[in-house]
Amino acid sequence: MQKPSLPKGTRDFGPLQMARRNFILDTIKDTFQLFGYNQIETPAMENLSTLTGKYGDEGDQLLFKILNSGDFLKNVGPEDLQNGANATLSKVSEKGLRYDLTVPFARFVVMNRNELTFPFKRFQIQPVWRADRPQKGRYREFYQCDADVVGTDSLVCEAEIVLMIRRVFSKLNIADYDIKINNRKILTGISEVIGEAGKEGPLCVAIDKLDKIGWEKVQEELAQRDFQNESIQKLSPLINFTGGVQEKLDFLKNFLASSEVGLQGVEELKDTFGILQAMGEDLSHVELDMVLARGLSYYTGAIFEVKVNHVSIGSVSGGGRYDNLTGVFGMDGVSGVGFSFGVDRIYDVMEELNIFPQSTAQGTQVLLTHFDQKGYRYALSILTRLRSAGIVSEIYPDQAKMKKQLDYASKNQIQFAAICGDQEIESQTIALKNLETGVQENLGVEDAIKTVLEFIPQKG
RNA sequence: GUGAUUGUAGCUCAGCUGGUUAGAGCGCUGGUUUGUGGCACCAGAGGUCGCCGGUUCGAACCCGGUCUUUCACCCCA
Repeated sequence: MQKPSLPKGTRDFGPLQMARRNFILDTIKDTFQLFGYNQIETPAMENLSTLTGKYGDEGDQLLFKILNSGDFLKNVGPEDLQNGANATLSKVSEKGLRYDLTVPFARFVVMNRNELTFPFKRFQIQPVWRADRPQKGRYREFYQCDADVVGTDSLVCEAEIVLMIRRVFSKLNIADYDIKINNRKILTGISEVIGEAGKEGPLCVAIDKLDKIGWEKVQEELAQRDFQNESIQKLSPLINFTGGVQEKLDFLKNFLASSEVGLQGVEELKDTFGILQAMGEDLSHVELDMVLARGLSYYTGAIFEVKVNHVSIGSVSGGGRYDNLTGVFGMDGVSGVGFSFGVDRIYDVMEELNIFPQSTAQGTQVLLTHFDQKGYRYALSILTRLRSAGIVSEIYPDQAKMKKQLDYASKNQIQFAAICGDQEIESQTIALKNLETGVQENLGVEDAIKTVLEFIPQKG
């Protein structure tokens, strides 16, 4: 006999966890639907050629590859093995597990371009897999909840992303969080005005760490990446600037005055905020983070990231606009914007904050219990009537002592026990016992149903 | 991929510088109570000390490897 175990970085979800996860998942799904997104699903596995090269070298490393079926070594010769893992890989594996939902979505759009009506709004809630080392808030299998719009560059989409995030967090009762927003064009502009045009990539990587390692270290890293000291110093007014959204916009207008792209980014942000105002919305929780970069290189416009404050979990949601997502699959000119909720991280955040609602579990309301075979038969006849009345009910399936049956009810947080014995059969009643209060009364089945149904709304 | 860290009963953890039959709390099973849960009391079951190897008269404890856990880096939700 072997001890069973799970692959590294994967987890089981028990009933309580699932109730809580569904609470989060349902909230997100409900929100996506309210904003007009349609659900799709794609396969867990994709052709490796669809996945590789989309996430950079690092990303390729983190892809789970699936060994070919049958004799996966049949195409491999000794010379392949000598050429190393990479040379051999393509001969033993042609499929992989999806790494995110965005690339499969791009593939989906390209393959279905003739069927889809653009702009196309889709959401997708499915697990993804990454072969990196698990740590806090990081798993090898986790869910993403993506919503994307493709085929429009309207900034309404950006504004609505803010609204969806706020709706979800409000429903989940998460109050202290920031929606950090920036624009890739602003970052490009910054690289231009400090005299390091074209080096926005390294700039982003370094500047993104500002929160974590501080301005001093960022300067060191920039210097290492061949940024002129003079250029680095030009960043400091930006780093040191403090103010609200409006002040920051004004500052950027000034700071980026010589960069056409940069100013365009500022305009886009301004317009996005303008749309929110036109919808009668405010900018609560919105923070313009002028140095927010995010890793993914395909973002070209707005960038989002959501951080819950005072918890040890990293960002719980992120996204942005990409001008040419489908280009790699041969379909140019499709602009899109999307974002994703990380359910597993939101779960961790809510657990850390201890803000899950008490009764997320909507379990059995009535357990039918019985003393003997006769009572059991009687209970069976009542079970159907309870269920017809819409009451979640079950019968204790075995002959067992009443103690054990009631214990089962208590442990499963079942509100009522309906006890069936000789006396009850005699009087055609059941002994309905409220297990929370201990109050018990003999009622006809119809009266018992009424009592239970009256009780349910109170529970909420 | 780099550097640390963890593993003892179902769960949370004790277990001294290596030395008899490895302990506790909670949980579980049964009983006190053969028509009534929670509370109390009593009794009981349950461990190849992650796995493999080494050192030793002797290893839960020391050493090596491996897997796992957690954490940081890289990167990311």
